Amino acid sequence: MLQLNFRDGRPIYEQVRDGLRKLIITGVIPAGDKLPSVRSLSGSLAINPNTIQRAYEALEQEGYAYTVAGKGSFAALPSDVREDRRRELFFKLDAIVQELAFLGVKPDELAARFARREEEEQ
Amino acid sequence: MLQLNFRDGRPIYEQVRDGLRKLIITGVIPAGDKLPSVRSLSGSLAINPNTIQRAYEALEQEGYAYTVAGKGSFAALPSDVREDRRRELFFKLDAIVQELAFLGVKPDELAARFARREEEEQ
DNA sequence: CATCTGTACTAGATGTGTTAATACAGTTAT
DNA sequence: ATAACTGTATTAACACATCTAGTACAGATG
Repeated sequence: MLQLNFRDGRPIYEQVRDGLRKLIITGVIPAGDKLPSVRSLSGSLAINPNTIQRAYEALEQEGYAYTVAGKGSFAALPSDVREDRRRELFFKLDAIVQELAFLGVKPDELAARFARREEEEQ
Repeated sequence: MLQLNFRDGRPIYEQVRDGLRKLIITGVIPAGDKLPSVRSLSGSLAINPNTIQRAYEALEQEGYAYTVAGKGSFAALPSDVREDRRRELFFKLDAIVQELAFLGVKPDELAARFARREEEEQ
């Protein structure tokens, strides 16, 4: 379900956070569904429960998950995602597009990239 | 010329690296121009020369700068940038677009964002 | 009641980032 | 040639984030 890379300097809790976020936005974990429990996920990934908890806290702060004490954590709806997250994404997007432009990538290529994405979603 | 943020957990050498890269891709530092020397930049930013050196090494590895021993470091041409960097950018771009799609952002909005960029460049 | 859930706290090991001081080799200008 | 600049390399030390480990508590569930 999730893949970790211990060599690559990125913190484990970030890898878990990003991995779960990706599972949510791709629909692998549908909105409202239960996320794996802290203990079960830490067991299957062979890491400390505290690290998972930290990833869940981050996801909750972003709005991608919500928690019910005693029941578990669940995937949230797109409308629950914090506005900060959208702004952050647009900010990063602009920086990337700007750099790609410097590298000679034409707007047509980018447009084609999104067109392809539209097809895949159908 | 460059702004550092000591609170925000990002390493200083990454901030210097990203800041210089941005100055290069925006044309503030034209291709071929000399970058500030390790010692002068470390002086004006009030940080250790080793930290600057680390940032320069990273930029050189990306292809955004090249070094002539005894002379200094210089901004490279877009064509010198490593292919790895392009792939990395496209990879990040796809992830961001995918997440924005999940958040309900229509392809039209993205297209409009690039159209705006085209206008600014003229 | 037993077992699951998330949460909180302390303590310690490890690695990264950063500073500091020093040194060496090549370039440039006087 | 001499002085002053350039990048590069090395070592030591410190601060801090990450991660692990162990333990504990409260709410939900069967």
